[in-house]
Amino acid sequence: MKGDDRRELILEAATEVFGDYGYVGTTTAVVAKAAGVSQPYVVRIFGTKQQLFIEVLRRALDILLAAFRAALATDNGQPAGPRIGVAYVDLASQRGLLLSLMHGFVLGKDPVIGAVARDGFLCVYEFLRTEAGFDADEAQQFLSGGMLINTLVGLRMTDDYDTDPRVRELMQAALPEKLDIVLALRESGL
Amino acid sequence: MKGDDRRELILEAATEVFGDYGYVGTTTAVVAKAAGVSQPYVVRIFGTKQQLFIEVLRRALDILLAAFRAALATDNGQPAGPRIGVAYVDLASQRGLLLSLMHGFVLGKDPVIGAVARDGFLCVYEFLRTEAGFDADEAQQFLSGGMLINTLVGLRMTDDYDTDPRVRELMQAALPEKLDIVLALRESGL
DNA sequence: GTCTATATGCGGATAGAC
DNA sequence: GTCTATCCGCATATAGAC
Repeated sequence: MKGDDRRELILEAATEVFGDYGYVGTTTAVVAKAAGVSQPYVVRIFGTKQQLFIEVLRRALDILLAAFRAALATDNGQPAGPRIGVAYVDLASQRGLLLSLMHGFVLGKDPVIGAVARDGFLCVYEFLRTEAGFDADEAQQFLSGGMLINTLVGLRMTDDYDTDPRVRELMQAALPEKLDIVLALRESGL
Repeated sequence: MKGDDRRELILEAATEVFGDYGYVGTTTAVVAKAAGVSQPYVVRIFGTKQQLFIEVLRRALDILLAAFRAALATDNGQPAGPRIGVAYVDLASQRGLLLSLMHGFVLGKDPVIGAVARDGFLCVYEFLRTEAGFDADEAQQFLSGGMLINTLVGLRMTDDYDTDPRVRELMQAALPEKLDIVLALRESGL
């Protein structure tokens, strides 16, 4: 297999693992096993675990913004806000993607990772304000809802959807009209 | 010094350190140094690092709910929503408290920590719905705003408040009328 | 391009003294 | 109640073969 293909394969595997265990909690050995390669090879390609995580964050952001731009371009009858909102919830089907970002967001203290995470977050904000045409308050509300969704995904709240009425109520309020997608996650092994 | 005093001292120190470096990224040695005791002593008192983190989470939640109840009881002219909201932002002055919770929220995958974190989050939701009298949608909006604030704190966005106009705009939208408090954090060493 | 073998450092936990 | 000394396992990274 060519280098670039392996690289992308490892990035996908790493996104899942980092999402599950966080930056520090993830070992390059587990990433390697998930990608079907040897541990030293992961290090060989990305240099360090830190660099691998940074590339995971950058890739996640690229995918996120690409999905937003696609949703923005697809003009059905809906206004821009709901269209992008639905696109965001759709991304929850790649759990690791949102969770890896979230793990980055709580590491602002780290000089290297923190800088990347801040930059990524602000890129999204800038997209909302300029490309999507949100005003400051709309952007804030959109991001707020997004952070709640991320938190609920991080908490694995979907596990308790059936058994806990509070969970059901909260998720119905937090996920306007896209609940089914998130619930589908449970089926596919969460 | 008596055992219980030392215990609380260590919990305070641990709250700060866990907030900065997360659960896995925190070492008992750093907690010990921050509390001014020896590393084995920390383990001795709490049994394991995991148990220590769980007690940090529980304590953080207790403080959070106590602050909310106090704000609810203090009847100035304001309605309940803004009163509790201000109480929440006030808690940001204890950065580690909100951040430790946030680090717990992204570890839902962990069988032990995840269960504690879910339970804690739902306790807050239940408080909002029953004691504070929020309806489902109000509770969702309150929690959304809270998660955005936590994320901005985790990202250390306050560092860029002066230099980046996007940060200023976003924080002004996210922090209705309590911006000054959060900014005061920067002074005190963030 | 990909592996095996391994050096090295660090962190949680234990033993046991005072 | 609190410490010092230390064991043991694990994770990143390197060396080097194929």
